[in-house]
Amino acid sequence: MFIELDLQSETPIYAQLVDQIVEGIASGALQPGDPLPSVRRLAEDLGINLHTVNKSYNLLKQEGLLQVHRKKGVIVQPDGMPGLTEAFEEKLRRQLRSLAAAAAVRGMTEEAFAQESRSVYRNTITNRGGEQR
Amino acid sequence: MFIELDLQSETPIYAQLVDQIVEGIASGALQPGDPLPSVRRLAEDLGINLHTVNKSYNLLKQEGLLQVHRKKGVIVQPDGMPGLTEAFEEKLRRQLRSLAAAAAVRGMTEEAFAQESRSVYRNTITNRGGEQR
Amino acid sequence: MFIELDLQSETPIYAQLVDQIVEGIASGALQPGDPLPSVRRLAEDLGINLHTVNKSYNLLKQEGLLQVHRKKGVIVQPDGMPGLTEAFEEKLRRQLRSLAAAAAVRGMTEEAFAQESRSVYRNTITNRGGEQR
Amino acid sequence: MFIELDLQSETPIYAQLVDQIVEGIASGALQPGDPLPSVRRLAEDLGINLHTVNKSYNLLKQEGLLQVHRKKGVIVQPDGMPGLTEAFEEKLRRQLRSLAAAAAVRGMTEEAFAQESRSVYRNTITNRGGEQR
DNA sequence: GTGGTCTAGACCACC
DNA sequence: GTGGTCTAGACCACA
Repeated sequence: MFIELDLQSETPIYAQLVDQIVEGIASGALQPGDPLPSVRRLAEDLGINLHTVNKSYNLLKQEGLLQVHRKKGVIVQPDGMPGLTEAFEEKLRRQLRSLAAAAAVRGMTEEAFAQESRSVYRNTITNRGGEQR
Repeated sequence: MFIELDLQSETPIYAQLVDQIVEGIASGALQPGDPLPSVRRLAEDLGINLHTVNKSYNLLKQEGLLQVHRKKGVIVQPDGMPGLTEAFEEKLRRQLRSLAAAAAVRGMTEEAFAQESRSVYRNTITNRGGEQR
Repeated sequence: MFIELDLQSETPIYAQLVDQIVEGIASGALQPGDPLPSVRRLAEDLGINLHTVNKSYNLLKQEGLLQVHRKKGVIVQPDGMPGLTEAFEEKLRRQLRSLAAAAAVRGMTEEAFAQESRSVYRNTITNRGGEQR
Repeated sequence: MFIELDLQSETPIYAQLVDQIVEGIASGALQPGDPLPSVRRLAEDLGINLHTVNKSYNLLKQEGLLQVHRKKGVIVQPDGMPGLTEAFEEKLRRQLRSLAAAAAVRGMTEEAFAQESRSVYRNTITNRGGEQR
């Protein structure tokens, strides 16, 4: 599991962390039940504050992607992932709408946009376990 | 051209404004050369701060989607929209990656994701002519 | 709106704050749409850290009892309260079970327990607007 | 006597244990004088730490619900349960207040709340004899 | 050692 | 001025 943060980015660090962990789960690099580093450990490894890591973990916990287990520490949700709620789909659509509009204005066709989405999805989910070609 | 702001959204007002204008251009509701309300006017109509509208207009001007003339006021870029720069594509991919991962984790298939993208694009760009005239 | 914290209590400050605000809403002392003090202001008034207040506000926000409004600041949910979800009822039952068992063991009858619940409910919700008799 | 622990609950394990034992006594599954498993034994059965069980037993002993003998081991208080002290009633009221407010805010009526309390009490205390013998 | 809580003090984006 | 974010450093309950 590789985490890269851009401390200069305008997207907050905790959000980047959330994204990367979600991508890790999506790609299969993080399997259900897998333990995550302790907040302190990860914070130190990444050179950021433990509260920042904590915030990310908590967000993912309340989204149902992580569990805080009394004995095992923080682990990837083992009891089945959240599922496609209406709320999530709405949020997804809202964000896609913004991206689609920006792309369309710059001349990207519907076909190209759909293709790009597909390709990004595939790349994200494909390198399960760390294969890389 | 219809603008709706959600004052309790997490996305800043200026960004919502930018999005809505971009969507207006993408959908054709706003045609190249079309005038936009003056900063003052729009701010009053929407009940928001002058600075906020100004910020949105300036961002769109920087991106090449609007022109700001001292005399004609603000108009939609008449001299051709900006193209698909590498920078834009990179930004697009980065955001799509985050969405794709979140969708994948919740069980959305590649096909469904691509289809959703296509459908959102179509809905965004399709409302041509229905809005204003 | 009167808030009293017990800094020595074992229940965390942020939780006490949450409780008191909920009670304020239940009693009608806080009406939908009413503004709450800014995090800094309330923190100073209560002599606690602004992060602690922030945490309470955020919890209440994600429960749907508060809104963070871009212009009005933090306000009591004006668009209708959350409603009785199954999750809430389950949580309620779980906590009642624990209380009921402790009460029963100490000899409190079913009637007394139900009566106590009713009476506490009434006292909580009754002094709407601050009447007090 | 059946004990179920939720290792990813927010309530600490020792507190869950205390609750379950109290409920066992309330329901009659555990009768005055009945023996409880030794600390070591229960810890092993539940797969938790010795200290945790110990803490629970000690709390219950302090509250007067258990007796700990060097020879007989741990037994349910045979010499009469503690009564309804003012301190207990105060604690009960404080917790009920919090629950009542949360319920009221979500639209639960006084009647429904009292009824829920009564019903939970009854269910808790009613399962007499069905558990163990 | 773990997460949870709290404090103090700082910067920033937004309005 | 507001809330949001981040840091640093501390204590505690839990296991």
